Amino acid sequence: MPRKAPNAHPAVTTNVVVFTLRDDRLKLLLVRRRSDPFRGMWALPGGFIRPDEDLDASAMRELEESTGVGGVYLEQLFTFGAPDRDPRERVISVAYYALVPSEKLRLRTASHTEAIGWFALDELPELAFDHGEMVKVAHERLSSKLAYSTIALQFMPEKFTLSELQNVYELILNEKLDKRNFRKRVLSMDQINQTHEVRRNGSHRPARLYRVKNPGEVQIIR
Amino acid sequence: MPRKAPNAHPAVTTNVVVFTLRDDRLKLLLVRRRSDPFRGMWALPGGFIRPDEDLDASAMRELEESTGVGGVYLEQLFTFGAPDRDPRERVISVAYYALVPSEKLRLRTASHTEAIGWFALDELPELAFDHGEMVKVAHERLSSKLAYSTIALQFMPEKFTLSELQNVYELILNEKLDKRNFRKRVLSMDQINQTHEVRRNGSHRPARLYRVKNPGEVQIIR
DNA sequence: TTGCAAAAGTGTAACGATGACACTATCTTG
DNA sequence: CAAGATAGTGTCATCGTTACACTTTTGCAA
Repeated sequence: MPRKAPNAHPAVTTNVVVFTLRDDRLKLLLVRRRSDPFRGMWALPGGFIRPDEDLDASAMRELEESTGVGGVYLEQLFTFGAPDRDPRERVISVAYYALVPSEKLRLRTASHTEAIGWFALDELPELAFDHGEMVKVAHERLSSKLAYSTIALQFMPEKFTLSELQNVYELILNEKLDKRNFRKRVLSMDQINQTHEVRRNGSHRPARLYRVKNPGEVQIIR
Repeated sequence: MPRKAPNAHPAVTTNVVVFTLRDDRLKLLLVRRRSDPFRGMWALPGGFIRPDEDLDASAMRELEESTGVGGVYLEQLFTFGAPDRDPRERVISVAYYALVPSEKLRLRTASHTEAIGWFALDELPELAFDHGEMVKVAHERLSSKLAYSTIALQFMPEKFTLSELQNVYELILNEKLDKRNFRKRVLSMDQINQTHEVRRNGSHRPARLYRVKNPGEVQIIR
């Protein structure tokens, strides 16, 4: 373990708040700490940046190591650097947040180790370090970006119904939206295309499927 | 000078994009580098964080050391960490931006050393490192915050006219605004008070003076 | 003293965006 | 074929935004 020298460089880590939608809940990924400090507590995935690794690359690597998922939306959030946020030594942490479509997950997650889990945002355990603060900032950023960008589309699978998309908005904002107004709004963004397919899903009228026009791109609107 | 060891911690610095308004221009503070790399080039003020110093405190200290001004608006902007952004060693830089009312400056600035200067945003020299990118991001953030916060008030002296305030918006956004609509808008924010004083300023009608209701606070509006 | 220049200050109408609101269509199942 | 369940659709009122022009007050010079 590194010692704390008077003028040593601080350690630098990245942490990632990984959001996904599962079981009709907005959830995020936590890992259980195997060592002190905070041994046994839940924390955000993360770790030291490597010598020749960009910050974004470091966050993406942490994400892939914990979820097995790559190529998803990732954005720098805020850098946390209170001198005592890690009791061992000075650690500066660059926090990111990521949005993962639930379909991408089914494969791995909780497979290579049990010390990992998905938690509903409103039922989080107490988190190690200042990770609770990171989660709060991430959720605020995500909520406010819904209003002026197409970021919600990052959660969608290749084909989806408008009801499913509305559900995504409702879960993140934690409020019900008007169906007609919602449809007007997302269609006027001009970022999704109707397909010719429908989805049959129970004993009722089938729903039209849509597709994202520019997957991977988040447009600023308004 | 520190050597680059394979798994050493990176250096961490803060840099500050210091904005002010002078001579009817949006300007920012640059310092001339005294040593390599980029010796002789202009750069943003900044330096290493100290072992027991919060990130905000470090940025504020850099700001005070370069301008002699304290207690102004300061906000974390973005963290830059490309592996090769400093040719000597790995350096992670947490960028901030600050807004300084021009009146606060008159005292110092360019007094304790000549290697410092105010440059109009649209006439910047080429900057060292990736500081040009930091400036770009800072200006974008500032411009967009004008639309949904009271941040512009941070530039104002204790008493000011509405025309002066409008001028601040116009300089930052780099476009002319409608006088009547502008006044309706800033008055509806309910963040400035009319005083009983006026300012006489040439051979024309004197202007009413206003005062910020909550100096030091930036409100999110809309 | 008067009138000219120069900035301060003021209101209204058109337009577009947003929000509230209810019924019909289509499918499955019993 | 009736009942239940979700998909899908349009209009009107309200509010905020934008465009737009003239009067007021002062200092200065003729």
